[in-house]
Amino acid sequence: MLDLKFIRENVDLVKQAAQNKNQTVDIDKLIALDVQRREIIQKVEDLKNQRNVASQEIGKLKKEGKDASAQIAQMQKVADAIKQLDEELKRVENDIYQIQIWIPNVPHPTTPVGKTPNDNIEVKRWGEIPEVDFQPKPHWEVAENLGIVDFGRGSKVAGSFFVSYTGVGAKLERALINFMLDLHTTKHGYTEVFPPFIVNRASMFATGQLPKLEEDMYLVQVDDLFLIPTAEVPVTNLHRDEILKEKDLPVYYTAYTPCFRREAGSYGRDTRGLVRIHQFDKVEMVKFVKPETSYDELETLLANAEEVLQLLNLPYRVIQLCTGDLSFAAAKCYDIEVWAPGVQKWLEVSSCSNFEEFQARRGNIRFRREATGKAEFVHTLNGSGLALPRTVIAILENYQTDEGTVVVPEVLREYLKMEVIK
RNA sequence: GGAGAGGUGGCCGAGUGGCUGAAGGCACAGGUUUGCUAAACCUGCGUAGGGGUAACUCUACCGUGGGUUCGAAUCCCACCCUCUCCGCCA
Repeated sequence: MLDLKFIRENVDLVKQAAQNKNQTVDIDKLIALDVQRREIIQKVEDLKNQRNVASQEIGKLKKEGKDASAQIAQMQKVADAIKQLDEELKRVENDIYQIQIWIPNVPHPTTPVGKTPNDNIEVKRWGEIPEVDFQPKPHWEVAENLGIVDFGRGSKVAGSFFVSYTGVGAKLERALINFMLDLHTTKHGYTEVFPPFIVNRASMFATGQLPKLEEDMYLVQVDDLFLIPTAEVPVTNLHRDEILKEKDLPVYYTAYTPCFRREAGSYGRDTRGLVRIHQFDKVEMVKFVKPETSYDELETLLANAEEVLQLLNLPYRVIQLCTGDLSFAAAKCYDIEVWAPGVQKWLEVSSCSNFEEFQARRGNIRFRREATGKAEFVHTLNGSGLALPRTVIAILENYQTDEGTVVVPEVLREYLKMEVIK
């Protein structure tokens, strides 16, 4: 959420930002409402002042045993006027709020302006695409042949785009989770958390999934709770409505959670295999930092995520998203895409974003700066480290042999207790 | 799910209709004193919004939302959350 005062003072910037993010927002209407709002405030506060003064007098008169009925009658009228103006003010403020919550965050100046993913910029490439003398199979063939992912029974039990991992498949999932969590906790200094997988509306609003993405979320209607689409939601909300100590910053968390996404509107895309499924596992990293450090923190966050792929020795590239591809709440974002030779595609396995104070304002997450004694909003960041299914895809497709077996990446061998999946 | 208790500033905690934006304490900041550490004393210290070049001033905020009243932290209603006991249960 953007500050109303900031919007008022940066109308053109906010308009341009929304346009660059392909969002239509009526900023002019917001500004007009804000003028109206301030007019009402002046009127009603003046009346309230009159009321306060008179009320005090009435109290004094009554205490002295004198008659105050004339003043009371007078104040009844004022009270009515106040009530009307208060209602009007509430309406206007609500109208403002309804516009305000749909205004996206302003992209950072280093974010390239663009409309579609075609305008994203590749900033880095790492690793060698393995040269093999056979035709790499898509992962679903590799997986089904090895009996480690059960697509059919996933559908039977839950529905299409749900899968069940079996045997070594299940174990591989668990191995990857442990490998990633161990890396981030022991080497990168993150604290592991295991948060709720179901959250309330306030949490979904703070991180920016609501109101825009409600259609993409699983809602438990009886309790009006949502299944989390990413650990970002519960972990960022850990500190909602809190004032953190400056000396405790930066705070780094990492969490494994399943993620639930309805993927409404993406039917027909990625219909086979593990590329797009309704429930998937992910290890997430979340940071709460001081504003002046947040862009450096974004770079180390990215590096932490990249390291997972480097250790797995999987070829990847880093993409900087253009304004049009940037999410609602983000100011700057890097995607990491791993190469999948079976499907011949770069697959997004991580998204590392700086939200600046956008989420912090919505969630009221602050810290007290010692030099001034004032509470300020923190900057929040998060990045996947990594999303599991596409990592599994990359392993199956990059490490497959022409006999249909899959060599286990070196760093996973101690977790899986095997060198080849066959 | 049933019964009870409770939700007040960064934290603890007083406060049952007007003199309470809120005592007191802790924490924090500045100062005085002290050979250092410690202690003592004095002063300051909430957030948001409006108006004003400014000094300043006004308004709102005691879980959330309504209501009663000239006036609500305080009374009434609904909801949320926490704790205790009972029930149920991995």
